Amino acid sequence: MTKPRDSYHHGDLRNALIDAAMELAKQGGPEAVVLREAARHVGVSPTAAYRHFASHTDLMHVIKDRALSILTDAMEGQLATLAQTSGPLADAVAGMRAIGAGYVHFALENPGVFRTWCNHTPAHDASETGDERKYEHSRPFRVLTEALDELGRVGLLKPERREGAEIAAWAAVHGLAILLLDGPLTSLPAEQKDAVINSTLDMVVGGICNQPPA
Amino acid sequence: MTKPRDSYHHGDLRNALIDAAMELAKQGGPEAVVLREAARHVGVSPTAAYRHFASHTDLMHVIKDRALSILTDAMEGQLATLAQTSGPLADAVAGMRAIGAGYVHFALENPGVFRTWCNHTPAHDASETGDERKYEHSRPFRVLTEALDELGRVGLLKPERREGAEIAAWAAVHGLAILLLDGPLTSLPAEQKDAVINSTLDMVVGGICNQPPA
DNA sequence: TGTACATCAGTGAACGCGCGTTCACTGATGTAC
DNA sequence: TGTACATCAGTGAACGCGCGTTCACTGATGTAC
Repeated sequence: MTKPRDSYHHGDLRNALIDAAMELAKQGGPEAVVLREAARHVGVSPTAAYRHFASHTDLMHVIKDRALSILTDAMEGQLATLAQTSGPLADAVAGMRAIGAGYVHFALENPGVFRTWCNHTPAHDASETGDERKYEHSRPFRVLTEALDELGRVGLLKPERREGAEIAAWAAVHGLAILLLDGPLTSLPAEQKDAVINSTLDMVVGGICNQPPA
Repeated sequence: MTKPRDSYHHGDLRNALIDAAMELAKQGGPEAVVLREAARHVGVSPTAAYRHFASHTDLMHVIKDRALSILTDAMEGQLATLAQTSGPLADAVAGMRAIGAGYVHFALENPGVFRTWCNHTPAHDASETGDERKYEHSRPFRVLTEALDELGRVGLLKPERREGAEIAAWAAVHGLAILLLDGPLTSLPAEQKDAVINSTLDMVVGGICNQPPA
């Protein structure tokens, strides 16, 4: 941190500030994203940040967007890892489980980023109705939708149970992440965490599909 | 607020401060629980609070405990409302659903209290291992355990699927509450929220029990 | 190619805010004799 | 029953903290001629 600059002008201060702020988010979650601290890390006066961001809120939006894309990358990566075909039914189920497990593991391994993403401050303008639209078009949501579509295609998810499946699945996995991260399950040993993740995914897959997975 | 006191001594300042702080929590969540503000509401100097609480953290603990008991009361109340027998199987399922729905509805109707309860600051001493023990003995957890035991008794929940069932169910319902409260589903109209709650409970019951409920 | 000048991207000091907390204090209460 | 005095429960002013943000500024950059 606080590396001396080569010149008076930084050259890429905006991105440097974003990087510094992301680092803060990684280590301390959204509350740690402090404009003055980011400037300090870059070795620049707090005022300088205002050449590149209208306000702290503005910076925060950028950081949250970035957190979201990191999360999505992780989930897609997790999904890409498998794709070994062991029959279309098993593959579809495995895909669904990989997404869920990827989500929870990401949260556990990157608590700061995860919290930064999902801490939707309830203060965000009441004028922003239609939020769920944006939600449906976000990348992690699409990943989930595709996995569910695949379950439908192979016949494990009947059309009449299709609606609301995204949200039910997301809720389970999201809630579990929070219970494990900030909640009363924080201090569970790792293997027990995995057990809990598995049994939750059993519930999700079993509750969404027509027949149990195996 | 700021009612003038009858005497120099308040008489029950501790409880008055707790009540004021609870009101702040109700209206603004945990961040709104500010010692100075509570004192202001009671009409007392900030210093006076230190006769009754060691610190802000100390007050906060009391408030969180109270939030928990309000939540549990609401859940138990919800559960007591039904209990109309329409066969043991249907009753067991209805009980389970009532608990889940009660939880989510409580969160939606009392966002401040709910957030105050579940905002486990990750800063709570790392020395506090064995948190999950306390968790298992908390009242809402017991309510859930009993509902699952009942599902087992009537034969809807096989013993080998019993373990981890509390956490999976809780995770789903907790995650849903958060998605609806702070997350991207905040601005969903009420009836769509109910639909989402129902389909999530379908998933939970279907995923935990051997056979679909109805 | 060199120079004048507008524009851009920083600096440094300061502001106001509200918080948790502490200090030396004073008014009220209750108990011993 | 009245009084002396310890104790208790408040007051009011102040501290330090770190934040987001603004001010008047200056050094660096780039463009027109």
